[in-house]
Amino acid sequence: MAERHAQSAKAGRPRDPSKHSAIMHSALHTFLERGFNAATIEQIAARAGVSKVTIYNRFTDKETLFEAVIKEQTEQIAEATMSEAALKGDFEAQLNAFGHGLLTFLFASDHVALDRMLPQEIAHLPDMAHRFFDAGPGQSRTQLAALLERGRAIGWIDFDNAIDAAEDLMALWKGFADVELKFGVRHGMSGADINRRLKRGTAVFL
Amino acid sequence: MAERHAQSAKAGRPRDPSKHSAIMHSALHTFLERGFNAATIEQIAARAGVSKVTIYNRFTDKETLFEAVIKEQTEQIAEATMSEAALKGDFEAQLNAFGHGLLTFLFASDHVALDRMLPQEIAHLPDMAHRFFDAGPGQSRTQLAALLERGRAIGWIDFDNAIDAAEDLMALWKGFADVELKFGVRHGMSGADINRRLKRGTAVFL
DNA sequence: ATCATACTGTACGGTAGCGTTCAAAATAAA
DNA sequence: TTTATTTTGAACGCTACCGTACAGTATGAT
Repeated sequence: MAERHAQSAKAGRPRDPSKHSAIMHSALHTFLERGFNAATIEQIAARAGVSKVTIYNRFTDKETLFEAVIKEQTEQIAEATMSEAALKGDFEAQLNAFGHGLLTFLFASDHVALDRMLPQEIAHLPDMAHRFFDAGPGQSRTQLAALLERGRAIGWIDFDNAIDAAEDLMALWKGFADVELKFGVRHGMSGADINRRLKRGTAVFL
Repeated sequence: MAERHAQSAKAGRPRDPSKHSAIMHSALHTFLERGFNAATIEQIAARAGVSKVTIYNRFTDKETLFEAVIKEQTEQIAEATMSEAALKGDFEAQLNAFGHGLLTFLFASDHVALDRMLPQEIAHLPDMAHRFFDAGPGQSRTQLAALLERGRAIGWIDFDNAIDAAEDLMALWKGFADVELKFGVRHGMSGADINRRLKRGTAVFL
């Protein structure tokens, strides 16, 4: 048997790794803009600066590509909410930090588009829907509930059920803004807008 | 000039009015289930018990049909929220009645499906999006704000801004349930569930 | 009875888009 | 340099579906 490198380097021209990310990025935004059906493989290929055949080389299917894109987003959401763990200062500061991170993420135009497109397109894929919910809204809820629980331990607040409390607070933070963004009645939230919503939400909650 | 009835009765076989509603109903549910692109005219025709040609006789286009369906829904939403005006009893009872009507409507499976499909499909039709928002969420907000204003006049509650207060209360009432329904993590809300959400929301709000 | 229109079923043309094939060029390892 | 593999562009078959045409039948007004 011939000696081989650890990462079995096959002979022949190697794949260009940059094309993978180009395809994923292009596919994500094309799907976000047009939805699954209206988005065409040729559009995605053109936007990625790649040949259509290259896409079919790496993904068996349009649907497989779509699922890969969603899976990637699911993982990135999980990471994004994780990063809120960097919490310092007193409890109110922690709460505000968490809320600020959450709203900034939720109100970003990419996420708004995702939230507009995804539910419709994966209605027939219950597994993906569950996984996405768990990684996204579900995880946020769990994390916020844990944070609030710590607040209760200190005596800052009181409530019956941490999960319910987390839902209430998230709902207050979001308010109507998510609906307005989803329907395009509003086109973005400034930093000031976010801070206003945060303050109001927290105040009403306490 | 020949005498004529008030409603100019044209000669020839008259249109069967029942077919119009059959088409609209079938189209609504097919669009809700499949989305605009995946829904086919033949499916809609079959479901309505009607020939494909009959549909093209009355609607120039697939898109025209879609817009007619959405327009009808927009009008029905406006009416539905109006009917909450039948308010009796003390203020808390009125608030609960309003909230109950609202949540029952929002959590109905048809409305959940509409809220899943519509934002994606009309993202490129800003006019329709605005009209739908105004007739739906916007109108609910306005009505609830008016109701809360009356509550303030009585001295039941106090707040700076009635619109903001209405948003807060609606957000608390909905909580996470709308998200769960939209992603199919939950499949319906019982009357008891609705009452629980209502009580909690109102309590936290006060 | 006649006429005008509605409705149906089938068939059709046209188009868009998926996924494949093929030959040629590019790229790196052996 | 040879060899294995990727990438590309163009062409292709295939299917699905839109919207139309047509011929025949149903239905009601005159």
